[in-house]
Amino acid sequence: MSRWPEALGEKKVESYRKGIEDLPPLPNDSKYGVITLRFAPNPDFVLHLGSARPAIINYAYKLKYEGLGRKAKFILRFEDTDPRTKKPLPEAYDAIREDLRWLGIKWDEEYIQSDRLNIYYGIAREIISKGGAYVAARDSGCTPDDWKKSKVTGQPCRNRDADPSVNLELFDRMLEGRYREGEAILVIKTDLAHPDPSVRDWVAMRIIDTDKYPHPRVGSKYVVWPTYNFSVSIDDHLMGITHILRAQEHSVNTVKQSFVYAHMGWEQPEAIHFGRLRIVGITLSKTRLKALGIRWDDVRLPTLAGLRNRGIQPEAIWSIMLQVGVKPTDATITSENLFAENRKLIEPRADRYMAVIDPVKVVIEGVQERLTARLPMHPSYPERGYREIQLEPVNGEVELFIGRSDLEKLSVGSIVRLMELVNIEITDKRGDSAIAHIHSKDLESAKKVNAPIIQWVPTDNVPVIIKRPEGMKIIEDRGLAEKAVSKVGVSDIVQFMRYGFVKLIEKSNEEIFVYVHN
RNA sequence: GCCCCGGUAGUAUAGCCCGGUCAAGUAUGUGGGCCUUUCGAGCCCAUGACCCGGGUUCAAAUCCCGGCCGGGGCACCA
Repeated sequence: MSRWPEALGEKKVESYRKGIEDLPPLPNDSKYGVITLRFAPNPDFVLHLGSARPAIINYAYKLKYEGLGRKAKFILRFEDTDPRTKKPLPEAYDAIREDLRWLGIKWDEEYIQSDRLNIYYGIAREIISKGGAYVAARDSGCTPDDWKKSKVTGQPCRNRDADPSVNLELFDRMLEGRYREGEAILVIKTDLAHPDPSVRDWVAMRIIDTDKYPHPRVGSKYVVWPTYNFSVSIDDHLMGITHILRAQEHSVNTVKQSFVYAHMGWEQPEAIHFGRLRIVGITLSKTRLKALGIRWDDVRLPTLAGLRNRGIQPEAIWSIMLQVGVKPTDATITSENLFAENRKLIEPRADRYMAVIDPVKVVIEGVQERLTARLPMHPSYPERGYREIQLEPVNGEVELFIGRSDLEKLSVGSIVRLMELVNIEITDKRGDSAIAHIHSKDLESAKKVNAPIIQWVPTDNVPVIIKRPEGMKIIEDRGLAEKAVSKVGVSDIVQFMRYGFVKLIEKSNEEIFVYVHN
């Protein structure tokens, strides 16, 4: 099989049905008519292994409940409310959608927060009217700086208990653009005695100078922007989210958000927090990945785009995520774990070919007749067919190539089997080549003398380059492959025997591959 | 400094809520064997863990307390 179709959601669901069914039930699941879940990325970068976890876990729960005959919904929401310090990347919206499709995730509804500012303004007014929020502004008798100081000591800021109409007016002034950055904020009333100072009266809206920091989607249209906790509280409610599965870094946010729900008389969704996912030796920090300054789909990166290019199958990522589950503890996985899952998927599909790295010549002397090798495309599936390689002796000699590392293990007198061809005995060895003669032909004779079996490449061959990511370096293995490799299509994954799985990325003078794993 | 969460084999996970069936299951890794014309796959065997100390109890991985260790959050990032 040279190509396989894009894995679709249904197929993935089928292969992971068991893992999805085994997910522990969500709290109070019987209380809700439609189990509603969401994935809410910030489009300031593409998805990576860390951000794929909430996407997959939330979607898996949708599938789990649908599988149970319940109604369930999955919502995609872009959280792009900070054009200043987490400026959205215009291309990231589509890139994230593509990442999700690649994972086989389908969303029932999509929202973009930068389209919803008027909704947040409306709710802000309601909360202010109910006395649940107030404005600290340059000219309100309590500047944002005063507010900050008083809150540390647990003291109320002067506006805190002013009449809602006063705060409504101040809020309107914010919207009218009367204040500059840092001059006014809308604050949610919480509990000034709360032991965690960050929970005490927190900022719901602030001014961002969008002339200076235009938003990629809405430009300079708005200057008053909601903070994360404010917009999330509102959206989760309005979108009918019943369960939120997110990383434990958000656990305090659940507490903070509870005050919005209390002020509005809304019921707060159930929140489940899982631990961090770490990969040995690989950073999952968006900031650090961006700082590398390389394309986000580079095969060295743990971005979904990078992994996709690297030849990792989406099902392997699903499998890892379902294995890790929703425990509150941190999970440290290795790339070996991911590769092991991926190997299960690609091993049956990858055709086998012979290639030698750093080729050295072997001259077989005294060959009387044509040598023929008949190689199966996949030893476990003979029905996929065979190919033949014929070697015609010239003046009683046949030349071919083997890998330098194999040659180094041989010395004069060594017997080695050339896979599917003949067994040879080394009669002379120089630095870069060897002379040999045919020792015997069949496999049994090779086994009798414990001859190693190695792959080889005839003089009629194709040059190959394999780019092997190692940490942040890419090592180029150069070599030769049997001619049949030229029939491999771009993005196909094959196995070079005794070397590893490789994915063809480019055909030019050489066939250029990326190393997937062994 | 303050607040929150957690600690089962190398790694990941099950069990912990509702204590006994757990001398702890599974996967991956590792070691060995079989098979195979790959150092891939498959099959078989082996290896290896309840953070520490107290308490409750006839009985604790499971409940309680303390310690230690790890992670996260911390105030106009999401």
